[in-house]
Amino acid sequence: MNLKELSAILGLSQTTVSRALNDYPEVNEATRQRVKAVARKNNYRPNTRAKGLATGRTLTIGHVIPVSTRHEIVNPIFADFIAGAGEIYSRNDYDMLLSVVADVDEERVYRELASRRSVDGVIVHGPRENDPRIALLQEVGLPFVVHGRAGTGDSGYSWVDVNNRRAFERATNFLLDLGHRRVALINGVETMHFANRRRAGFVTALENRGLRPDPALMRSEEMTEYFGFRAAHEMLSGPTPPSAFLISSMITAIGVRRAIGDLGLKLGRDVSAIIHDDELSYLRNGEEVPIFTATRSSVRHAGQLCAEMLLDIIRHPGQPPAQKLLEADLTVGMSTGPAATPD
Amino acid sequence: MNLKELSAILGLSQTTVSRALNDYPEVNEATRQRVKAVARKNNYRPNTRAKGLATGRTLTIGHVIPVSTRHEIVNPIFADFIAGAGEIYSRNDYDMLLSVVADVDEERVYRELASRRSVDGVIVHGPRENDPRIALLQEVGLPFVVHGRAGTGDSGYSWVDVNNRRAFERATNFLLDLGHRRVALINGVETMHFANRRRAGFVTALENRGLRPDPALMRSEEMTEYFGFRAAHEMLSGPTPPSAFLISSMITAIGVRRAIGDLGLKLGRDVSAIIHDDELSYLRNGEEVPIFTATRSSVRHAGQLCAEMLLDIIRHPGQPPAQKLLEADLTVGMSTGPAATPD
DNA sequence: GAATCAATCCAAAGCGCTTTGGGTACTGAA
DNA sequence: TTCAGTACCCAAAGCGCTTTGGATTGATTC
Repeated sequence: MNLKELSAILGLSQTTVSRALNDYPEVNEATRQRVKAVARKNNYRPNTRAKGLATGRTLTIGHVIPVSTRHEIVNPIFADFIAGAGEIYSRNDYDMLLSVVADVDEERVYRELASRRSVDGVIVHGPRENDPRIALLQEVGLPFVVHGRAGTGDSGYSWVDVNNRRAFERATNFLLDLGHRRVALINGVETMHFANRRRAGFVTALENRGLRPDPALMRSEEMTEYFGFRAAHEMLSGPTPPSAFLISSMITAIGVRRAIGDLGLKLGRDVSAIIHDDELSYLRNGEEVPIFTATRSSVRHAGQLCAEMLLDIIRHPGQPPAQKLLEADLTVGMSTGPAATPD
Repeated sequence: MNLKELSAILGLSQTTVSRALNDYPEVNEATRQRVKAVARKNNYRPNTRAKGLATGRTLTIGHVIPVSTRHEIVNPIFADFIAGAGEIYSRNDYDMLLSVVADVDEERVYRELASRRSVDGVIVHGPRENDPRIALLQEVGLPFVVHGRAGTGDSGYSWVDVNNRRAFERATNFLLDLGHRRVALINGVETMHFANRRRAGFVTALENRGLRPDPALMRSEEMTEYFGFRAAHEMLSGPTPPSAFLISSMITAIGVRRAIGDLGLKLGRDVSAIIHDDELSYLRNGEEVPIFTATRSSVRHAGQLCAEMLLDIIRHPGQPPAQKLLEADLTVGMSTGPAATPD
């Protein structure tokens, strides 16, 4: 069922039918109702591609999901982010085009999205330090919003980010206030800008108390469960183990907890831990009382904000870039307690 | 840069340029090379929508991701499945269109995908018992592959599934062989067909040994960490606790392990557990030695298989439906041991 | 030398929609 | 009665591509 057939049924021109369906004023209200009724009855829906060709807009947003080539890992926060963004898209009759791409191919894919005109805009995931994708997108003139920041020229493009630096500074201070002096940082890969900022917050807090960050207590890798396990196990088995951990993700923290348990220690008593909690839907941080003390910021909500911002940019071009910095809550759970041997 | 401009530059007709780029035989090899070189230099790429309109194919596959309305949960296996499928798509120059949709709206979305002709085919996720989507897709004539099965008329459509029944029967037998008699099942929602089959395998194994499944030891809910924690905590605190668990997912198992730890018990010694491991990239089941004894089947691989099957169906229509039943490995890890008090 | 054929290329139609630039009929005012 | 104005509708162009149905050329065959 296409427009031609539908207008034949109605005995009207394609023009009128199209205008009736798209709520243009130059069509009689009675005929509009009739058109809509018949369209519904015949289950008519305009062909996406034809509409896109004619209007120049695709009503589609692109997401490029990088998959680490070295470790073949899909970022676990991605599902919830997508869920948040997808909600906004369907509410606004937009579609989402997903490209799962080896991180080395990313640039090519962005270029293709632009030159093939298959999307009206894109969300940039996982920005790295000085991420080249930003200049690239500006060059090709494709509207975009970055989930996170790249660390330079951040006022020149639109983004939604968590105040990672402050969150980790506060979390570190919280541990220091409990008397912990040997605090370990189990961080994400620090070519990612967010991980960089988290470390900066951690280091700042230590230095403000006159403590020197110990390189042996700082690890940075892809945030898997096993990384958390291995890092914590090694540190805790070392000569001067940490009494507290600052951990960049819930998944990694699960590995840390496993290591603590395997060594016969108890989380929250023998060892403290604060995590960053993205509020993943399938990995809630407990129910009544949080399992982990955490800096908390919903990645799903971030997805919604990114999508809304991008749609706004697409609908009102020529505006200055928008930015949104979210503050993370610091919620106290059962994974922290006073240091065993205060100075 | 579009075809018209490109052919103007080349001094050729659009026909010839189009044919040169699409490797049609009726164009001189020398001109083909020249066309391709100039196209590359000018960064030309055909407009997706125009191409789709002209050919009638979209080179796009739809995925409809249901989000549970009641619990707002995104299935955690989805990211890895998508990664597997996406790999195949990009290798074949296909795009992936994602709709994140409240489960109650699913039918509408499938209908729209079909009538708006925005995809060449779809993957059906999370089939429920007698899932109505299958009849719907057959009715509207949209090619599809189901990840899983619906439990009836399974020979009438294409699917890729794990032999869940056998996997859970084998896992149960493994526990029974170790002397366990009170085995608990912590399952996914049993309106999902896969969960149903897993329970069937579990029950069959028990009954073959003359044991009666105890309803108090069978739980079925959305597979979150907290569900695992709560279920295990309650069962283990009860009057006749289980000595072993059969757990439908890694995430839930993490909750079970937390409950076991909180109760001062040790996994693999005091309590045994076998999980089903989807080999999620960010939640590997250990490295050298598996953390959990597990029935194992890569969901990422399933994603690849579904995508390949669907592309094949699209390219060779009229074939009988294809099916692929994957057998899960049973790998022994550190979470199982003999029952403490054999009969 | 004429006819046949393969190799190359092209003009134009068509995919299904939106939108431009009128047309027609009816109204009320002059 | 005429004219401008409005409300409503339509034919046709155009979005950027593929594909049909030739046209042209040069080589080959008889």
